Amino acid sequence: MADHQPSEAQLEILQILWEHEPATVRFVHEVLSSKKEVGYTTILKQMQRMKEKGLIEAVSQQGKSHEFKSLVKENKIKNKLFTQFKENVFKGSAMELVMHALGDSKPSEEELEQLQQWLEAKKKDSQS
Amino acid sequence: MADHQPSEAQLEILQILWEHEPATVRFVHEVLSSKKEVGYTTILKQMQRMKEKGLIEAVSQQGKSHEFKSLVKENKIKNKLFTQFKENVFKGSAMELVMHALGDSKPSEEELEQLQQWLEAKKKDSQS
DNA sequence: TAACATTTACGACATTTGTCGTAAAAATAT
DNA sequence: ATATTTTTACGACAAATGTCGTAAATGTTA
Repeated sequence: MADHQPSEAQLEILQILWEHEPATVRFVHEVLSSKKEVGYTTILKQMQRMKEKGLIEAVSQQGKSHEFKSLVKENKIKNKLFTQFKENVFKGSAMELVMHALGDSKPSEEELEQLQQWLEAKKKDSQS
Repeated sequence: MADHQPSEAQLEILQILWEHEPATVRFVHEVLSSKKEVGYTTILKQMQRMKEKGLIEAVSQQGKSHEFKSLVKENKIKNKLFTQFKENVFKGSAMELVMHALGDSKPSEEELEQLQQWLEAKKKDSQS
């Protein structure tokens, strides 16, 4: 199946697709251009490679430029990347990573609440 | 300064150095060999590249094989990698990442406690 | 339909990476 | 002092990446 992974540049493109699907090369290029200088054909090429990898698919209609949509689930990809990162950098310890993450985060009330709730749930869990 | 970053294979080597510094190529190779098949010269080459990048330094002594020690702080590197990962994959949202991480972690009592404490502190913070 | 514009397909190129092989240099053992 | 073993230095290679340029294909417009 999706045995291929997106490179960094490809992930950027995927993120755009996940939000506005399907999208043309032009659209993706425009979005990215607002963040950094990058040629149109660079994006095009990248998207062609993504197609080869099976990350995205072209949904063409006659007389129109190709539109692409992702073939991989945002969650799935992020999970995979997350797991790998956790392994590579934190020797597999999610908690170590979490503590690291919390270090420089500025959580909102809402997020704190969310965390609190998660914690409560976990505590109950471990008691039973 | 340390404008170079370790690749994945290089990070593996760094992790070993961070735990047993200084270490010879042979030592590093032995440690890694227990995890996967990899040639001695592969590690050697990698470590030479790391030296070029300024990630490690050779501390040689006459009549002995080179010993290497890292020139970069574990925390600094991890922070950098973490920040990048956060940007690339979670659009900069540490909390999103945290919630993701918590999703598949099995925290110990101790860790839960640690988290709880962090939370308390934060709550107090946001009240003032 | 002819000219212009946009899209697409390809190829190219420099870097980085992971991986070795080989040979030279150095250290050790006999 | 030699033969043997280890270490080190280099070079090589394929694959992946980020980046474009150019040209061919397709569409659009006057």
